[in-house]
Amino acid sequence: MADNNDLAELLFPDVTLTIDDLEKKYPLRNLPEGAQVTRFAPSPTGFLHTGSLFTAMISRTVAKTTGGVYFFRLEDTDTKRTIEGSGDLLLEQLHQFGIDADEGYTPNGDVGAYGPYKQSERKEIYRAVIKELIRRGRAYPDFCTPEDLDKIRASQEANKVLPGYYGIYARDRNLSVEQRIEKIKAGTPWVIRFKSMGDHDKKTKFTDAIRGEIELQDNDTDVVILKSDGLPTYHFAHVCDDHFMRTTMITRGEEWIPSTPIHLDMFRALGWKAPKYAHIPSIMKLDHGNKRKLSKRKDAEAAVSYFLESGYPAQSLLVYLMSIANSNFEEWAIANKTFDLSKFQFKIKKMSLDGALFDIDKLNYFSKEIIARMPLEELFAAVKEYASAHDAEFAARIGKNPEFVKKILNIERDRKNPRKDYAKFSDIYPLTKFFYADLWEEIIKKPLPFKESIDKATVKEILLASASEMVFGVDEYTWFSGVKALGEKFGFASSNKDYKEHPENYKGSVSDTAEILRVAITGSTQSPNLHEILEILGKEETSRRLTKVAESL
RNA sequence: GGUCCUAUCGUCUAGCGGUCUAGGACGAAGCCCUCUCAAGGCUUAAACCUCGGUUCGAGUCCGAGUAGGAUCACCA
Repeated sequence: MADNNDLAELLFPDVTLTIDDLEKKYPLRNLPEGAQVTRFAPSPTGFLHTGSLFTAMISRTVAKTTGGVYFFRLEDTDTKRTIEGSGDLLLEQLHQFGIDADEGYTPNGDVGAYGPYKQSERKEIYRAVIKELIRRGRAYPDFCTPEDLDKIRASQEANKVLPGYYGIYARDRNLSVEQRIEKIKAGTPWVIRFKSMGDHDKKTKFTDAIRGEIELQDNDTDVVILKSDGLPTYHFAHVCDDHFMRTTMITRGEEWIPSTPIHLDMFRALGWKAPKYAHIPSIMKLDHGNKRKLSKRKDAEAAVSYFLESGYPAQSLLVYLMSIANSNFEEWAIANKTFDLSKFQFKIKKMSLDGALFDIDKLNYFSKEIIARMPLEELFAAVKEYASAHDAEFAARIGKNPEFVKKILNIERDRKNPRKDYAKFSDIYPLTKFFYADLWEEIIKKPLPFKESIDKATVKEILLASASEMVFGVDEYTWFSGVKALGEKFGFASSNKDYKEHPENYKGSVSDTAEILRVAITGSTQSPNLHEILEILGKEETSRRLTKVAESL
């Protein structure tokens, strides 16, 4: 009489590794009480998704705040969807956000003692565990073809019962060992399925680190654990890998909640202690009045690269995501006048339970705040890096005269409440083009927005007078006194108050005097502090601009 | 359809049976400041999904309904 041992040997004759060997090879981690081992385990199927970045950030933060370990594992078991090089790209994008792993897969080889960290290199481990499962009668070969499975499903649908491979619908579950051996010897293709002992009418409970107690129907389907290509399915790989990598907390998207009973079922069958689970809510987007998960295909902001290419500092996105993750973060950040995420005490229990709608306004708010408070040199370096990657024209200007650009970036920056003009690096160049002489020439080719109510002759006189009399190298107060005095000469009130009280006595107020200068210098009625702009431009260029505009009137 | 998750201002949320005529932040509106803008300061509008129950008392506990979301593969 053949038994399961014979079946296991027939299926995996070359496997000599045992679960015991693996337990010894991957010892329990020596970590302090409460330290969590977390991981980020993406499939190399494309770019880094914003939701993935969110999950990775939380995983890493949990490990860091508890004194644990955060590692990176590549789940490349779906050979059809795998995109070459995408694993390395994912790692690179994570790195740009400072989410670097303590151990795991890297393009230059694994780092850490619990590898391999790439699932396609872990076949021997999966096969060893499965061989043992077969011996114990908790896994079996299934010979159904896709067509067979379709038929089963169709009949289930016709009879209005739950679809799936379970109970009486699990066709090959109760084959005798002899029948199995016979089919294998005949060369019938097979997959390995887990033999569930679950009862659909019973419940399994588990405590989610975010949601608390969750009660679900017991798993009773015999899921595929080893595919016909010899690679494991997610369900099995998760159980195996996270056990031997000694993960203590599984941080993953909430879409995994319904399949958690499958995982728990397997942990039980293997006699392994199940890890904690923390199911992270998805980031949503409003689409025609309906909430839906941020979609990589439909939403630009679903790809993390979008933010980087738009010129958001990596920290801005991270800070925004953290504000969604822990609502007390914002309060903390304001109180501590810092957006240093590493100093924030993240609490996974404080995570909200439903998916947040992605809010670009809030991102912009944080980003303006962050850019405004960046030290000048840091800002300059970041802008330079951004421009060289995404804006060749701006990059050339930076290269040509870095000091000039620094001065522009520094306008109204050195103070308690710095200017907040820029939410992203790409906002900078368009708003500062007027500084460059050649671009200014382009700007003034279009009609300048001088106030209609002030006659051109007066405007011209003011510009000409300013061109020769404007003082440089003095403080703002002195400079502005000069502007007032000059305006007064041509009939403009030196204070808005005077003008408001007796508008009939004046052609306009200081505001108008200043606006005339501003329009000539910048081509716009709006700009940052004029005094600072003029100091950057210098006496010569200022006079040139004022004269040129005056002569064109 | 089955199962599960979720439900407070437009958005993110605080709230863990009386302190809630519901607080904050973003966004919006207004005012102030001011040479414009960006800021900054002040102010305003803006929410407990519905119905039952428990209780002296419910945004807070329970149930149902409703709505939104997730999931039911040899994908993860």
